[in-house]
Amino acid sequence: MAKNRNDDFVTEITPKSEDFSRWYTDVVRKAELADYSPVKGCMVIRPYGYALWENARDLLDARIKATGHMNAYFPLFIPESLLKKEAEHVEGFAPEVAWVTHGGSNELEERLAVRPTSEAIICSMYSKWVQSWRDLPLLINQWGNVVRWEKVTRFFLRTTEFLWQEGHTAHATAEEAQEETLKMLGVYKDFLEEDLGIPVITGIKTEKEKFAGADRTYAVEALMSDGRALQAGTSHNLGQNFAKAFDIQFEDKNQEIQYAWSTSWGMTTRTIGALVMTHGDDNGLRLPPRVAPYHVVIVPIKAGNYEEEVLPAARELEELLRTAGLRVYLDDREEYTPGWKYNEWEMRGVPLRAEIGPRDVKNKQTVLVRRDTRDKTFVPIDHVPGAAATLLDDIQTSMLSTARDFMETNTHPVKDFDKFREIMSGPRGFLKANWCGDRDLEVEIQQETSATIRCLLPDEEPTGPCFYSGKPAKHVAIFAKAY
RNA sequence: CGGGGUGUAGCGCAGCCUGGCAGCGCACCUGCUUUGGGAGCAGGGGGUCGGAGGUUCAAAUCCUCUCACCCCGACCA
Repeated sequence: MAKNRNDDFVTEITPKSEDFSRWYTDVVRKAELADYSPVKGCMVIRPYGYALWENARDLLDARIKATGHMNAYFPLFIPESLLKKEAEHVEGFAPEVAWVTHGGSNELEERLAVRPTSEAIICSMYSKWVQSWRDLPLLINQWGNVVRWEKVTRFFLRTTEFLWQEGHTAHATAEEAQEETLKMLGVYKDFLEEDLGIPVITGIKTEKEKFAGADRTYAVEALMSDGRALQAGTSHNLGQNFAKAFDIQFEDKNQEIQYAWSTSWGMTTRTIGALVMTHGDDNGLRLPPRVAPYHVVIVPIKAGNYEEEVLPAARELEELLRTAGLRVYLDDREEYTPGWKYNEWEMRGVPLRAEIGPRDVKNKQTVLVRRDTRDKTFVPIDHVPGAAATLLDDIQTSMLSTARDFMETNTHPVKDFDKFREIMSGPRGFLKANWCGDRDLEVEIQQETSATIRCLLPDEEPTGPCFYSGKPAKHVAIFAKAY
């Protein structure tokens, strides 16, 4: 009977297997992460979704600061002349830039771009701030919003305006810039895996896929549960391209004038989408404890001496958990039954639920239920903070390992194109193959299978010929259909 | 930007073909009984049918234009 009722509930969210896109949209809306807005292509991030973003943001911010960076804030608007200084850069972004042409009713002498990214305005400032080798490295990060006029949008994954952080650094040597680029790639990997429970592959982008204006682009690529890849963060070594375009010069220790070497790296609200698609199931969200808006939701059972005993005990439990440093929500709404609340909070992904009713009050215990496995444990009240912390740690690590198992079983070594096509038209996933490096063939494969090279693995040597051309392979590549 | 689809109550939809009282489920409000896996009964409120124009005695329904959103491509984080 209970099972049937639960099945009824599930019909509110389209099952993942039936229609993944719809499942995703249903979860985002039902869990109140975001809603459509009156502005085309722009979404409203609702409080629950924003709390999730804030937690993720704070954890990443701490990692960025721990590696020596400071936050700053640069303007939203970029004069057209500045944006045009780096040729490849402007060409890459031109199709999706929003322009401000009027101030009030007066037409502006020079159009202002609403930043699609801030290299231009930040580098123009760096040229003022950098004079000497002593001014380097310059390690600055910015949290903000950017606008890219996208034709097709989807909650979190692609919206016209999105939130992100963008780091911009300048260095005295190519080696330092490269070290920085890889260091931040590592920061992203650690953040995604340890804090969000999203396992990733790191690698370098091909010429075709790299950032407009970069020498080299590195990326962290995650595998969503529908077998499509999602780029969850990028780190660019910009070489001296922007330094030359924006005149960032300094006098080195040998009294010679040099152009600086710069990097930029970014991570966006898109990671929230990755979180949903990596961990969610047919009952809704599953949130890793480190970023969950609530670690524990307490559901008091209205029965027996509810007002006199159960509710006060629930409040004490709330206080106990809060004092232990956990994010707690006591759901004492009287208009919903316990069963309704169980389903509601499971749908919203709260990692741990504490049930407390007359029986528990009598036995001085509570029932802790995990969202990920639905396992129940009876825990004496005094032991609850410790037990909850242990369970939350376990949920965090087991979510990562479940996701990692999925990624590994869906990473397919491929030796020939027939196999490649077969997997791409079936379960998809990451396809790992020897690659000759020919850009035209990369386009050809994309046209035929819609798979692109997500990244090349710099640490792996190809052990045979290119799977597609049969020519000698230069790289090991990861192919996938990307978001 | 190309192909396909959908706009009717907060959400999900029926009604449209064949023009004639704007409906259903959930949600919401009031009351009572309930509450350990989405409670029951009774009563109630909420709509310029995406928008504009046209045909008609009469338009959610037919015609024209338009806007928005969704899905699949191409492009991107």
